[in-house]
Amino acid sequence: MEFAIPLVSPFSLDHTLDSGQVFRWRRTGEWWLGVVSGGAVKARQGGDMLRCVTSSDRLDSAFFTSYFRLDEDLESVLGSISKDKPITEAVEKFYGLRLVRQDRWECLASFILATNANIPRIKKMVAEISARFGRAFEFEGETYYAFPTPGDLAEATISDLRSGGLGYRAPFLKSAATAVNNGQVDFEKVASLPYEESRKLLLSELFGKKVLVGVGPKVADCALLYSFGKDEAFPIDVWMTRVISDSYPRLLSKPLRARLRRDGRARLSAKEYETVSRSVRRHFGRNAGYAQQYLFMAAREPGAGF
DNA sequence: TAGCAGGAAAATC
DNA sequence: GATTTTCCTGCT
Repeated sequence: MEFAIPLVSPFSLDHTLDSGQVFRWRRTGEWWLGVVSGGAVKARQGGDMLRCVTSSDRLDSAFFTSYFRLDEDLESVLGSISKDKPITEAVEKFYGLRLVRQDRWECLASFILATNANIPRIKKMVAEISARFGRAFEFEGETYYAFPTPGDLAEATISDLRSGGLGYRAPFLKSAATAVNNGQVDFEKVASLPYEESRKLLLSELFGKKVLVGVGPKVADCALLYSFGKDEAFPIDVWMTRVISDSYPRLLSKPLRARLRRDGRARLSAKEYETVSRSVRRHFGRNAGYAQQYLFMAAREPGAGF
């Protein structure tokens, strides 16, 4: 179907789809082409309208209003995080960038694959498992593949997944798919809890044994921010570690600050991650996740100095 | 070409 | 309990 959504609150389709949150969108000329919720969509922004052509009546205006969170007041969110110069500059530069409300399983699975990989590589892995294990469908004469369901991947063998270029991530993905498929992981329950507890649940810290192998602090924060609506989640990868070290050294303990200065590629231990996370969330407040996304964009800008 | 980039788990101190 | 090593592949 074809429709246009009037944009009443600031929005930048380019910044939003280019910010490393989503892995199934690509730019083709003036259009962005995406596979979302088992269907395909072509989208382009013109002035204050978002034009869409989709493969299914299910992917309608209401769907994308929710997907891009267009009914939320971005200006007030950005006002709430603009506490200092670095974030204010990032917000000006990437104005209109929004957090996307993704499918929970696709998001969790994608970020399990994202460990030790950059964005092009993550996109490649996600495309590969979709083509191999996802449902095929046609749109405008081309074949597309839905993201595989937990059931699809629970049935796949680890060696099939490995040969899709996933490497050591293959068993993690299969075990997560199995756990979700079995109902061992209750997404509704995760969504209903406040941030701190929802995180503990994903990390299996509320029970004895680890359910989601391959899901550590960073992956959990990505899933919570991008698909569970936990806007205070603040995923910290190596890029964010560099931004914090560079622009927010006072949020770090003295020894950690010194270590990060010595080694620009140092990684945080689990304990340090928790400490830094608390510190940045206290600084940016309930919309810290938006701050993270804007600072991530700024860090990845050519010329950011990293 | 060898070396680098990049989170979580396992191994080891 | 904290630090180090291993797990992979694409890119340069």
